[in-house]
Amino acid sequence: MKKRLTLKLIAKELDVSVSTVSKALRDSAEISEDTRQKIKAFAKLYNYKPNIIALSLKNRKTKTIGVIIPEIVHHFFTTVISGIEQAANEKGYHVIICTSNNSFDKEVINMEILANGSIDGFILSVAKETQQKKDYHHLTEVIEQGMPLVMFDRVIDEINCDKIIIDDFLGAKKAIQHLIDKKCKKIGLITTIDYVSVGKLRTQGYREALKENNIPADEDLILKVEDFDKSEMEIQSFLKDKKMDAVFAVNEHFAIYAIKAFQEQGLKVPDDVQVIGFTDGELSKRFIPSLTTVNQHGEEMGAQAARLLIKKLENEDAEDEPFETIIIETGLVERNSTKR
Amino acid sequence: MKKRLTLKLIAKELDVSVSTVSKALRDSAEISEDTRQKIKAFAKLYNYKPNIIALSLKNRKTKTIGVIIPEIVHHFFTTVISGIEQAANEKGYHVIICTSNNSFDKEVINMEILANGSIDGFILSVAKETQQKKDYHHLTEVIEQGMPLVMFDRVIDEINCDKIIIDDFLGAKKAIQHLIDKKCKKIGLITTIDYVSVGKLRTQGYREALKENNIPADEDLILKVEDFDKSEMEIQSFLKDKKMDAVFAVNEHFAIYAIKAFQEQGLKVPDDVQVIGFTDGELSKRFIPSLTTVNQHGEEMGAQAARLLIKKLENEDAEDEPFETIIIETGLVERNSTKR
DNA sequence: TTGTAAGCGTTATCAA
DNA sequence: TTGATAACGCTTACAA
Repeated sequence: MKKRLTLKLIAKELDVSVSTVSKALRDSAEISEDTRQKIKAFAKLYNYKPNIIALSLKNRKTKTIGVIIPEIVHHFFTTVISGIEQAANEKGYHVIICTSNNSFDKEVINMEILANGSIDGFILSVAKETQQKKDYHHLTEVIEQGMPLVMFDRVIDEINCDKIIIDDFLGAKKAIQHLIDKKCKKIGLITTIDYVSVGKLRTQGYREALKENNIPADEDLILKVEDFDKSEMEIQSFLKDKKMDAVFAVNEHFAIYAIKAFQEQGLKVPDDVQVIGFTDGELSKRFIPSLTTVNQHGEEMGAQAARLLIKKLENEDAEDEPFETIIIETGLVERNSTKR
Repeated sequence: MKKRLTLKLIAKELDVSVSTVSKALRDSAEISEDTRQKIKAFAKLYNYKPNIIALSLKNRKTKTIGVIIPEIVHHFFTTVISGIEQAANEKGYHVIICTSNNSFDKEVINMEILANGSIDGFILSVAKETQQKKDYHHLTEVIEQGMPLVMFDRVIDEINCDKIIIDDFLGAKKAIQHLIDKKCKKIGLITTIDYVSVGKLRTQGYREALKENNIPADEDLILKVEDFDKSEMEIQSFLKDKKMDAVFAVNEHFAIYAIKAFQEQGLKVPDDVQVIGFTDGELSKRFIPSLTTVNQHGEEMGAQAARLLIKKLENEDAEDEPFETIIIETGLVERNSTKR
């Protein structure tokens, strides 16, 4: 194994001092044109690249961002990462990604390790377990240490930091309004139990839209799925004999189970019933009929998170600036599960 | 911003030398029980954590693995990463993920940056553009530098390094055999043009299976999709009036377009035509009918890649050990697009 | 114009 | 049992 070229090696080879080499390579005016050229030529020839670790140690900054997400095998998070990466790379930052697998312990450990010098700041979406446990000591610790933290999507209200969220409430409202505009009168809702914050907000949006249109909310038309694994059955029996003309589901999967159930009942989507989902994934695009959904703009979310973090990182006075909460607007993507 | 606790700070606080602190914390026998306790208690109280960057510089190893993939918004790669992460974490390694976005330039740049000290070794699946360009200087450079490299899935035959591939040939063969076992006689193939190595191998598997069963290959039943964006149209017109009883598609999307086209012709899947795809993604699972596919075992692939890399990293004599190529076996996942 | 030395946070070696 | 020192690779104030 050839060992990597260092300033020291170059210095020895060219019989000058290390600092001369360093300065020459950084185009310092202190160094004579002559030696500068000589050194640069040599460095180029042997393909010298400064050691990033040494620079990090020296500068006390790593120019890398740590991202912790609940799971990577998930289209939405994956788009967020993609956005983070792009925005970060533009500013010369790198990205380290760790997954918590929705485990509190793994989240804590990952944060601790990354916080020990590997990164300059965090972008984080908390694990389900953390939400349930309500133990946030690892988050406060990192913040107290002075390391900037941006939370996205699954954020914790009690934690004081920058946040990027999507407008679940408005997104749901838009979806319902869309159905109402298409003359739907009996609109069902398939949502999650309330402790999942996004489910809750989307349910509120549903109610609000009905209210604004003077349609009384019918509790019989609302299903709160208890168990994700049994959701297909729950949805199937829920949709029996309800005679709805539309359904809004808070995620892709529920929406697809709904369509399936309708089809089994001999109903046609969108002719007999219209369906809207939430989260615009591969599934929504390719399913037949393709799904009209509320798009969460994951990439933009990621890009905004990265930009916000980098702003804090590079702005010395950022310390006392107040924390921001950026709300990403959702958009309705019309496809074939609703009428044109 | 509170500054992080360092050995130096502890030393000053406790009025001992830095080296004493270092040794005490690492339970060196050199240090008296007394001071050791005192120092450890203090460190614990103030939550001392060694700076990883300093350790990396000192040890000349970072305990982190760099992963470069063509795209992250892609279910298969995402499962591979998941596998890499798990296996790496088990051995105390971290993972940095960069995407090349299928761009040659970005691949080169990412590799250069990571190679400058941030990581101990690479796990890589090359960008499409790199495959086309056949410019591999960045790969050979890294290898010459003595940095271990493991390629997976999209590998380059000409590069001498460890490789993890899936058995595309055998996977395709299995799929076709499965169809033949179900009494299919006219089996179509929807594949890519030949320069995509996996498409080529899967096509070969198709031919081989037919041959072994003494079924002559009919070139009219083979479609090589030229343009991914227009694949839906191409597939639709290809499937007109061919009277096949089965189709094997080299990816999920082609398979779904095929089903769609059949349905539009009034044919039922799987009753009239059976369909098998490749790559087991979300889409295959949820589509109606759910897709029978060849599973690529992405997680296992990732885990094997990580383990192989770490083996090289930790084994001093690994230098002269020959490079390995590990072949991950595919498995057929039976669902509703083929008959039971 | 060039070089020396200190420092970033550690650990290992050797001396006290 | 403890501490001083050098080293990892780099930058920079200061000295020559």
